[in-house]
Amino acid sequence: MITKMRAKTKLRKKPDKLWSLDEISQFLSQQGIRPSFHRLKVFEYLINERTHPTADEIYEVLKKEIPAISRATVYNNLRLFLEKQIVQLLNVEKNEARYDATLSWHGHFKCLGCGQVYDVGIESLKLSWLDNYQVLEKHLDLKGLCPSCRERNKFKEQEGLNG
Amino acid sequence: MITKMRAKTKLRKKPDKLWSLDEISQFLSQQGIRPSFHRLKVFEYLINERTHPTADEIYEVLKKEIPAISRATVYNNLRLFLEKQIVQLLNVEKNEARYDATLSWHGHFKCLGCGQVYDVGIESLKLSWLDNYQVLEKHLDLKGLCPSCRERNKFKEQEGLNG
DNA sequence: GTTAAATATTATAATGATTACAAAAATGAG
DNA sequence: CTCATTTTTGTAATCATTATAATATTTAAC
Repeated sequence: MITKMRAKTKLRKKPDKLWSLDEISQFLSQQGIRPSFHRLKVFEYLINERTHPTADEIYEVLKKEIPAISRATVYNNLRLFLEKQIVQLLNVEKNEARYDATLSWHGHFKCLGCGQVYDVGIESLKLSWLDNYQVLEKHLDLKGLCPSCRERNKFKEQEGLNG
Repeated sequence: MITKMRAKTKLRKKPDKLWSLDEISQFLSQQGIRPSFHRLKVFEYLINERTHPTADEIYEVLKKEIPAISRATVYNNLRLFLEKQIVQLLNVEKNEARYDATLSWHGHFKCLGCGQVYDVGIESLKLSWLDNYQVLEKHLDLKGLCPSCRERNKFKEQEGLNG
């Protein structure tokens, strides 16, 4: 039963194959970005983990492997990736900039219980008027509770229904 | 021709009737919020102007009429309105919290030229999976150029197409 | 491979929006 | 009116991010 649900709900899907540093290096070069080591590692984290991390999460993780890395380096490189438009910035939550290396059109769901950000597929979206407007960015951001956090909070949820 | 286009594109629609302070006072009381004077004025600005202002924009405007008002008061009351869920917070842009007293489901378009935020009607939205997720907030945020800023930038736009 | 020029990284200071705090003012109940 | 509660004020503190200047690394030319 649970297994079935899990199969239906595609959470945090990791890519089928992880990118090697060589592939990332090639990719960055193609985009006119010099593939320095720290830069490669920041992009590697984004593209292979796909957890929509904050700058600080990336910093904390990379610091374990590269103790000399500086927080500013992470910020600098994320800013560069945004300028070169190979990653997008998520403002799901105020004061919590997150980064996503997947650029195809999809939405995001942030669980207010566990803090995770999930990708959401968008089948269709129809807006009532936008003629003559030039749309350069689209963001669909949802917030709420994921199934497991919802389960954990069931009591409160039922309380809410009554009171 | 232009008139026709304007008629079709409903920008920044002001409400048909403006709310009086009395009506706002009643409304806040209904919501369990004591209608202090500064509080009324902050809500009045949100509900009658509907420009999705930042806290600072509200502060700057109200200061003209109420020189003694404090920036903290504006922030305090906006926070209260959010807690009581009579306004929503917009994170269209990082480090630019905006407030909206319209709670019905609609999107937002921020013009990167003039900075204005327009309401966007949503006719339909279909997500590919969200069973068992409890959605508490939905935000659709667009960015780009509004028709007049687009016109002003036409040269650059055409340059972009060629280069 | 050396050297010079350009770029990247580092550590730290600065910024800016927002929040916290404590004192003063305003409001409401009795 | 008087006391208790709430609101407002002004300022200090916070926190994520950016700016800065010095150092290190990389690249290209020779």
